[in-house]
Amino acid sequence: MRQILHIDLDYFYAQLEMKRNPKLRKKPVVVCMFSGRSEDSGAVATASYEARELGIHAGMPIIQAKRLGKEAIFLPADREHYSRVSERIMDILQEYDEDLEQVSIDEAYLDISNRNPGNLAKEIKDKIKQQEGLTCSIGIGPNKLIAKMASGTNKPDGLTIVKENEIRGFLKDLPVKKLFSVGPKTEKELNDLGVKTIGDLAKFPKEKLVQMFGGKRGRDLHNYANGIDERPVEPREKQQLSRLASLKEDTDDVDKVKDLLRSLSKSLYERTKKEGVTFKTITFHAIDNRLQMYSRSRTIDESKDLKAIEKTGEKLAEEFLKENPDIILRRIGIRVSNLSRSRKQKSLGEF
DNA sequence: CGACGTGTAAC
DNA sequence: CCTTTTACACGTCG
Repeated sequence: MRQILHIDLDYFYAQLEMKRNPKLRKKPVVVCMFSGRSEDSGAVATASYEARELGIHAGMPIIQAKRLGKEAIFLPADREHYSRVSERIMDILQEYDEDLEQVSIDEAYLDISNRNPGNLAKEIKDKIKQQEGLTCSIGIGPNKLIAKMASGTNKPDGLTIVKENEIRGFLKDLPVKKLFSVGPKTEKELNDLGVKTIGDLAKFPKEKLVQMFGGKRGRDLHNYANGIDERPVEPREKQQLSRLASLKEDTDDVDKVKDLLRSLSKSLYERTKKEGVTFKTITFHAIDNRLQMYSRSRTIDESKDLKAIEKTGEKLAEEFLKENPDIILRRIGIRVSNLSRSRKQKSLGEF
């Protein structure tokens, strides 16, 4: 029987800001991604629990958050700092399972089969507290799905263990939206079928789900609702790297688009160097003033050069704007994919 | 089958 | 009013 541990750093960005400035402790702290197009444009990245009590949540427009809580403290996200701390924490976790699966900057899975889950989880929490002064929430279960959902049930600073025979009861009465992989669209589709809880979904005919959502998705929904998840814990290879930003103002001017695209390309190139990857596919991304998304991509001979990103990106942008003269752009992005580890990457030690 | 474009989801 | 970054499924086309 597998034992999987999921760890989630609590309100990560806001907690780090409180650690950097202890005067912020116990205050409503809102870490923001300012887009730069106007004073308060942008979205909330993370809200402290005190800010959440004011109704402020991640993903919310900053302007709206300010209406809810004038008194809250709004800080710009310092992602470089957060990344550095995250790396140190992932290093700690790797000592417990070298095949750690990092899911995001503040989340990871460990396969802890054949160990004492409770003791191990407490040890990990203590170590992160002691070395970084941070709290986290941990969930443990027979698979990744249950571990992940368990870590979310008791926050912050939680520890939740769900045993095999408890899975059904754990899931049964939760709204479908709470099931991992069910977002707003799927929730709506399921609700329209009268499927409100995960228990309802578990009983729903599998063939109908497959018919509605497609083979893989239909099966996943059925299995997840029944607490079944065979996905292994495995280190993730980066599949793609990208940079996205808002234009200062909406535009269809090729030159304005190209200017921003150049700076995004440069930043993306630096990232490919740091990761030590080569790429074959370059994608230009566009989001128009009605928030409709588009992409144009091209596959080239394997490359690691800035020029390849810049030139291909510009061509794709030009073509896109020429084909769509009526579209007004709001945000653009550049992405590389089809990645390979480049031969001679500087080892971390040389850095 | 690979390349390309879109949609959904998670953080 | 609406950020950033990543993953992956699926349909289509040649």
